[in-house]
Amino acid sequence: MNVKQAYQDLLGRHGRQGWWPLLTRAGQDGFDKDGYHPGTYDVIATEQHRFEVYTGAILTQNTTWENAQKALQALQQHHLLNPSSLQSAEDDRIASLIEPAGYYNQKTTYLQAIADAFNNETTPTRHDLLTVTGVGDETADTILCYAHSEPRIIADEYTRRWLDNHGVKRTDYDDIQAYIDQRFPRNTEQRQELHALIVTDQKA
DNA sequence: GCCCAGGAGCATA
DNA sequence: TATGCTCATGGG
Repeated sequence: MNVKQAYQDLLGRHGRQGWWPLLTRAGQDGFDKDGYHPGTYDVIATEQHRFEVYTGAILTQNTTWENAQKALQALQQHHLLNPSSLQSAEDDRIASLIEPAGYYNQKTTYLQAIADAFNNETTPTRHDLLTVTGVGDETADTILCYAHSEPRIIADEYTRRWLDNHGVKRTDYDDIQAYIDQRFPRNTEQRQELHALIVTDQKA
């Protein structure tokens, strides 16, 4: 499979997606009302924005972004969208705020774990992230790619389906990731776009 | 009523 | 190592 060509095809049909969406930047220069930045390439540089990616990555697990966004907005409105406030907040309070995203008790535990582990001064290794409760392969790669601008391939279910549609049969996460990694430029901007385009395309 | 959505942890064998 | 079960709301 010609992965680069398939990527160009997706880009031509859907246009730039501008992930990761940041609600704390929605409406600002280059960001639309939902926080996407399709016209510009954004490198996360502040603690607030980086932690919002971490939080969003947990909240969107097995849920639509629309519902995860409701939970994010609730946390933001109650000034809990930062590590220290989240750590000191009561479980029940967090759970009730993120309720629209589903699995709210589990995700409360996950958010507290990620808040404990979060350190804006250093980029964690993939192994470090995987030791945090609630962070699996996909969430770890999502965080490294979007919050820390590392050129990582995210090999989720949509990606597996995308390869399958192109005749490439892979089921194991690491196999899917390796297949694309060997055939696509090691470029963060393009790898962020690739994942966004695959998700957009599979939903269309 | 059913199934899926921008998954992961844990128990069991 | 590999399945199976659990977590839970919201929309089609």
